[in-house]
Order: sequence, then C-alpha cells, then structure tokens
Amino acid sequence: MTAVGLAVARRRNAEATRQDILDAARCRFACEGYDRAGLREIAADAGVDAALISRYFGGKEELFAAVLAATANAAELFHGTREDFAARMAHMMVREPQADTKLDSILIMLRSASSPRAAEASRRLGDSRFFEPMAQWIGGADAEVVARLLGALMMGMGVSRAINPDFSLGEAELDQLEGRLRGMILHTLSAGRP
Amino acid sequence: MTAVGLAVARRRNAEATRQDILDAARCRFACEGYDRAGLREIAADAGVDAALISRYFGGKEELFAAVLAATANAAELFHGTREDFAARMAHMMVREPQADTKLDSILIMLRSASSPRAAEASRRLGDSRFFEPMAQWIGGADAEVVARLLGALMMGMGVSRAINPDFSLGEAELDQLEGRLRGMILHTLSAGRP
DNA sequence: TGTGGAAGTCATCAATTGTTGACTTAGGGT
DNA sequence: ACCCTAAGTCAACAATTGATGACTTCCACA
Repeated sequence: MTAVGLAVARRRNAEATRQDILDAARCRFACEGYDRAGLREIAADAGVDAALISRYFGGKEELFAAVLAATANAAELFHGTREDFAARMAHMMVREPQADTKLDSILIMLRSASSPRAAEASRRLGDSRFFEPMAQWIGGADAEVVARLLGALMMGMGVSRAINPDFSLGEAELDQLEGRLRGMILHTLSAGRP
Repeated sequence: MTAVGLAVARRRNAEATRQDILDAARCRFACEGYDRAGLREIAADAGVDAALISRYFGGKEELFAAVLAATANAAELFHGTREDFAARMAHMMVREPQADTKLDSILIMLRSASSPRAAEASRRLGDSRFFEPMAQWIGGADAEVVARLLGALMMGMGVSRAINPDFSLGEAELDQLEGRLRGMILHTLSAGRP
C-alpha cells in the first residue's frame, strides 16, 4: 500500500522504471490481490506501457515474485521487549490507517491466497522472511509454533480490517480491542516461559 | 468445501437444480474465491449449462449473495462451555482436513476479500450470521470486541492453512500448536471475567 | 392427445487480460 | 554528425469470462 510516485519526466532510465513498476505492482497487489491487479493498471500507475512489464519481468507471475522478494523485509517488525512488541503490534493492527509498508507482504499474502501459484510463491517467501525472523526473535523451544500462532493472528486482523475497516466497532470499543489484542499477543508470547 | 453430488438423471426439477447450483457455487467460492470461480465450472459441477445460472440468479454477484445467504449458519459452532468451545475450535482449525462445511462461510469471506462487491456482501452477512451469534454466545459487556478478536484468530488460522496446509510444522509441533491455540482462545474468552 | 409454458441448451457477443512482435525514439560513443 | 543499441510505444492476438437471446425438449393439464 505504498504511495506511488508519478514517475514524471524521468525517461530512458531502465533501473528507475523497473523500480516504479515494482512500487506500483506492490501497491496494486496489496490492495487488490494477484488476480484483480491488472498489468495495464499497474503500468498506468507506473507511467509506462503495459508491454514493458512482460518485457522486464517475463510475465505477471515473475513480477509477483519480484515484488515479494523486494518487499518482504518484515524482519524489522520484530524487536524490543515482549511488552513493547505486543503494544506496537496491537496498535498497528487496530489503529494505523492502512497499516504500514512493512505489512504489505502480509496483505499481499492474504489477498492472493486464492491463486495457487501466487500462494505458493508467497508461502515460500513468507516462511523465510516473516516466520523465520519472527521465530528467531521469539526464541525458545517452541518459537516456531508461537510464530505461527501470532502470524495467524496478525493475518486474521489484517483480513478482518480489509473486509471491515472499523470492525463495526465504535471508538471506545476499538480501544478495548487494542488493549485485548495486546494482552492476547503478550499471553501467547509469554505462555510457559520465564 | 462441500462435496457436490453428480446431479445425475434428476432433470426438469427447478428447485433441485437451483440447489445443485448453490452447492457447486459454494464449493467453488470456498475453494477459489469469488474471482477465480468461473460460472462455467460451477455449472459443470452442478451438471447444468452456464446460462442457467444467470437465468436463475440474475448474475454472478447475485449467485454469490445467494450462496452466502444459504451457507452462513455458523451459529451452531457456538455452544458448550468455554473450555469445550476452545478445544473444539483449536482442533478444527489445526487438525480437520479441510475444515468443515460450517467453516465454508469463513473460507468464502477470506478468499473473496479482494473483490470489493463480494467483500461488501460477505461483510454484511458475516456480521449478522457469524459475529453476532458469536458475541451472543460469549456474552458480557465486551462480547463484541472479544468476538472480533476470536473471529480474526479463526480467519487467520484459515488463511494460514489455506496458504500452507501443514503450517510447515511436524506432527509433534502441530500438537503443540493445537494446545497453544486452545489456550489462546480460552484466555481471550476468559480475560477479565469470572 | 395435443398444446402452452417452463426447463434447459446452444451459439454468440462484448469486454477484459496477459502476452507478443513490429515499430519508433532517444542518446551516448566513435 | 552518424548510427547502433537499448528504452519505450502501439496494435493486435488468443484465451477467458459473464451475459444474452433464440432455439429445443419435456411435462402437466385441459
């Protein structure tokens, strides 16, 4: 959900054009999912012709893979104390308007879950760039299990908000939601450990 | 993800044909999402011509709405004690091969989240047929908030498993996952109440 | 037993989408 | 100043998809 620059008056620069395409594609994939994101619209956002995309990346699938590879550095999400992490995540999930660039990979994954090939690509990158750093940060014997749980919770919140931005809840209830989510994350992180 | 009968040799029966179409459509929508589910494939599954669908339901969107309206009785999920519910849900989420017919509505929702109109339809029905019964079963002042949290968790587990059926985990770890998920649900259900 | 209308099929249309190949244009090195 | 190559555009194709109207077939009822 990254803002996309107009790419005005910067012509004949393959590297920059390639980057514009990647940015526009990430935005479209995150917003609309693999299927609904059209090459022509991505190209229009990037300010180039649709043919360039197939030309540069080989095809839509390869573009998708390239976007995932360029996007998915969610590792920076995982730092600080457990309390800090829980609060930060809960706030991001409930309050931040359209999440964050760091969450693009999650949005892309969930919005593309129904496309078998896109799902396979995102599964692999999700494992290596999301769950593994998360498990490493969590630490301990069952870190991978906890990572899967928290990942599922984050994705679920993402889906919920994608379908229903305000969760059909009022302001006060959103505060409650954030607080309880924080507790839920903390409880999951801390269960059965010092 | 309901199995679909062959619909063999039962012709000239509008009501039954209509039901066959609904069953096939629910299956396809749940498996592939709104976009990827083609009217021709749905018709083939139901054993009728694709033209009949537009004829009976008016169009793809109306068919989707009809499927949601006919499917989403998730209310029966919500019964028993909190411990029983948590165990049942955790088992269903982690272990049951392709979930359950009762979860079709969830699958449809998450697989169709990227189609604005389908998302709007599923949001409304999800609220009335999933979150409201859930909140009612939960009870208490902040039941709606808790329902949103648990709903997100369930959806997230659904997405995770849709992308990655075994969570990249071994048997023993799946047991851990189920146990921890049960604890997570129970904790969320019980936080701040008797 | 015909006959009207519902149930179902077939052919086809219009729109969209990913992709390809031919074409044009810019710009730097000689 | 030329020209060769890379960068970019344009037009078009083939496949798919949802939708529509004309046609055919079957059943119930008079």
